[in-house]
Amino acid sequence: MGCMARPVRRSGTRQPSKRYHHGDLPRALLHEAVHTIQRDGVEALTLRGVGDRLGVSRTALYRHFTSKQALLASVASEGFRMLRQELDEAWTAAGRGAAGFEAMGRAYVRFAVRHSSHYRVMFGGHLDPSQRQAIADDQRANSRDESDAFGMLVQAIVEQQQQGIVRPDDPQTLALYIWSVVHGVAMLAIDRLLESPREIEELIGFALERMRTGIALPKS
Amino acid sequence: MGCMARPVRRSGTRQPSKRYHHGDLPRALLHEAVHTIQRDGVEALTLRGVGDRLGVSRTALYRHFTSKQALLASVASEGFRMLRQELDEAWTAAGRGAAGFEAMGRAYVRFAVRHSSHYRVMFGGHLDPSQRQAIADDQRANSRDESDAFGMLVQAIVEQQQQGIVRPDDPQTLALYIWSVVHGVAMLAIDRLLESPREIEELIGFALERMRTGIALPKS
DNA sequence: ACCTGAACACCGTTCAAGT
DNA sequence: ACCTGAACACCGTTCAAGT
Repeated sequence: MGCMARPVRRSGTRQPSKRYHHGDLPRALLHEAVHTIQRDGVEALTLRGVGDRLGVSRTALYRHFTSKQALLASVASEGFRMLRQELDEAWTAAGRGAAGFEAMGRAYVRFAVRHSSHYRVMFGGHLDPSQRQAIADDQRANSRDESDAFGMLVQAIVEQQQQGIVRPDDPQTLALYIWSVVHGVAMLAIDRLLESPREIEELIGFALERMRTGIALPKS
Repeated sequence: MGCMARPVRRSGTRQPSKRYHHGDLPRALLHEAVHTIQRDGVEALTLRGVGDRLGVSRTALYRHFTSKQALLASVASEGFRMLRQELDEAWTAAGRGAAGFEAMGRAYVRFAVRHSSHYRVMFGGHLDPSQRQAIADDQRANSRDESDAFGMLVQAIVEQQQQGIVRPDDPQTLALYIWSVVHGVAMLAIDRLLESPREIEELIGFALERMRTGIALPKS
């Protein structure tokens, strides 16, 4: 363990350190938790385990998280933030509209598959209602236009209604329906009911096509 | 504890007893497990707890189930059996066809809401793959036409394709899509993201309508 | 055949104590 | 300010022993 030159810190710019032992333990704990869940499942996550693997006492975690639940809530919160960002990027990169909407759908399922540990914690019912509410509030407060991932979906629908390519039903209800479809596909995918990536891509493609037909403005 | 007249048992007709202590402990354990999950969630299920509540030692369970996992697998298995039966009844009672299909969709979500503890165990990722496979095999073996709930759905689709009211896509893929929709709605409903029963009924109604439009045979 | 009680190796969490 | 070690009240599971 040689001693390394430490970068000067200006007040308030607290940059992340790569070393956890004396560095950014909260971030390291979060990363290790995600890694463990990804490898062995949520049930296998153990505070003693993450402590050991980080070379730290099994109670060190309590300096940064109030409980195991709080650690899981942080995983979920990080997941929602990443999901929103990836949906946003997909929507914008595809030039919004119908193409952007399809890109969002694909991005959603891809996120669930690639970050299945985050996704499981986000929607697996491991969080109690109060924590879930806290995360949702936090999410809206920290996004520039005060909307979370679901809010983004609603906005995308409204925009397409104005373009005359989506039927003029209640946007909230439409959003719930669409979320049901992609969430269902995502669950099928990450539960390994679907084997290959190709199989998943095929189903999401099919689902988005049928979904689009179902919500399209009927030709007058 | 007075002594009660016990009904005579003919061989092979082993009828369920209301008393667990000397009666049908496996069934009592299963019932108590479901009840506990329904009230406090899967994480709160504890072998010691069910033992206590049944007035039985905490290791008595091991005479009838190999492990806690096996107990959960039994809950799931019972759930799949009930689901298949309720879908079957809905489909038949509504006279099959398009009406029967809609009835199946509603029955599916209603099952998830009413038996949310079963549903959570069935699809919450609490079972490991080997047990899940065993349940699926058992399910097909014990149904008269060798099809589980998913198989029923496929059959219903094929029948509607023959009637010319559903587009001639691959029935398996169509079934996966439809399952995604109802599963997504069910998850939204039981996670209390939807408050009132009316709200749930409205969403499932809307979802089935949009889904039907999406999979209908296009007018030539 | 069915159930018990003690024992074992694990948990999350608290708290006084160390630096 | 941050971390540790012992302690506490819980787990699932095993196994010899009871009836």
